Amino acid sequence: MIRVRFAPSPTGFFHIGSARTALFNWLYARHTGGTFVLRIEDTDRERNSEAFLNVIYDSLKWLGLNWDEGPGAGGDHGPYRQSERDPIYRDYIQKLLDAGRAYEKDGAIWFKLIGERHEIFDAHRKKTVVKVKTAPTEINDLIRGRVERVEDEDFVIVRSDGSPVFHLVNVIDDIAMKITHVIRGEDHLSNTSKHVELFKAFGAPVPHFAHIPLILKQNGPGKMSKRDQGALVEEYQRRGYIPHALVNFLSLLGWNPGGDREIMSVAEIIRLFDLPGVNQSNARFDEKKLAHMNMAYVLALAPDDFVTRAKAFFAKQNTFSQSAGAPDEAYLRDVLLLSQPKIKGIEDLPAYTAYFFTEDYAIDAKVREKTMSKGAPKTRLRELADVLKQPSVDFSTDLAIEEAIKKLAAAKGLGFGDYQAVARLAVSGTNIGPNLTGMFRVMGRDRVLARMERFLAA
RNA sequence: GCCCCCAUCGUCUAUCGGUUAGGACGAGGGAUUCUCAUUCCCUAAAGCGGGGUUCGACUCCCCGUGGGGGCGCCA
Repeated sequence: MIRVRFAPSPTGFFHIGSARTALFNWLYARHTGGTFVLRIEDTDRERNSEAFLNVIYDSLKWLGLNWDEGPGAGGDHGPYRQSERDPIYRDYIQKLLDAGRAYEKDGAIWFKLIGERHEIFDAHRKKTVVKVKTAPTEINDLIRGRVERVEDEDFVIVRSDGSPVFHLVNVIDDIAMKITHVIRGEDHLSNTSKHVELFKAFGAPVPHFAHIPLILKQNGPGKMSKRDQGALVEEYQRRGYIPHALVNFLSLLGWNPGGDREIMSVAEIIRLFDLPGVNQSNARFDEKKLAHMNMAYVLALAPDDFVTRAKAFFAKQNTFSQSAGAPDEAYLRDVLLLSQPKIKGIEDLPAYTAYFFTEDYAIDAKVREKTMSKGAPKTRLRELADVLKQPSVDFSTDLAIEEAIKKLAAAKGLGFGDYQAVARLAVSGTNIGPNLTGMFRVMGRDRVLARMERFLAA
């Protein structure tokens, strides 16, 4: 039975790199029918915060990465917060002490390597250190292959203030929680030799390791960090991204299903995901590609789903708080569905639809200049308003409106386009928007005519 | 400084010794369309360098170079 874990520490915002590590663990668990454990590594009392912890829970849930064991989910290997596992650590530390594999020095407890010892001056760190002659530690990594590294210095496992360090608790918990596969970022690869030595010292089986490549910042050198542009998961949540788009994008950063497929359902990703498909080289984060995927998902959303998400976004943004108040539900729905095929993301919606909800919309000066400079736009608008005024023009379907305009254009020896631009400018103040006829239908005859008359009078 | 990992278009990647080196994002051009988008078509764009191994290397090996990571009483 495969057991994997995601072990974040709540010392900062939840970023893309952590999310991808969580995702790969989750995918592997789901692919193999294994168990996904969430463990909170909150041993750093100074930097931990409950607020950051909630961000982690929130982001994981938003991404749909549900955990089978962990805080809020229960499980037989708890507690799942390291701050609550101290008695367990004490037991394990005592085992090491009893076995002669740990000793006290300067008030701290050190892990003892086996081998011949001698002192040497380390010029780089500018201090004298004790080196231990040891055999190389062998790591069989599912992604890197066989990696050898020499661990040649004893290291601290319990600080002088009594708190155990990361390397120790990480290994103890993996043993106690019966973790079979450790899937984590490559930044841990060099530390893995410490962990392997600890597993051996405890007489525990060494889990399989899979060190996944890192995500590099999109501009400049180095790996992505919390401070980088677009690095935070909550930012995409706030901007109304479709979580599935982020999952899809992240899954393809450092993994490929073979072949050319890119847009995949979660079920399909789970079915195809496996460790041998994970790349060995670091990947650069590309916001543009993510945005493109998000657009594809927005376009594909079922109408009800789209409306629900859009409304939630509007509510969070307080879009209607300053204006005349919340619009009519049915009207809002019509506006949203009219806009869905045209936008690149939910976040574009408020600006894209603003003129639907206020009579106080601005007329874009540049567009006005361009539109009013050719032909006889005011005459055209006058003609159009006079036609739309007639009750015989059915305003309930796009087609009827379109036919009325086309009929007018034909009678004048003109085309639809000769009326479109000026009508759009008058009614929306811009040259960007949904289909004109759909716009008219949704706004309704009275509002459309009123706007046209106001524009003609100005 | 020492140790570890990595190396195909600008970016994400396919290729598991023999291909016109393919796809996607982005870029440029075009078509469709009532604007703007979408969609569709086209174009430009890559095997880091040097040695080997082999009939034949992007692919295997070595050395450089470059990039990344680690070397805390942080995680």
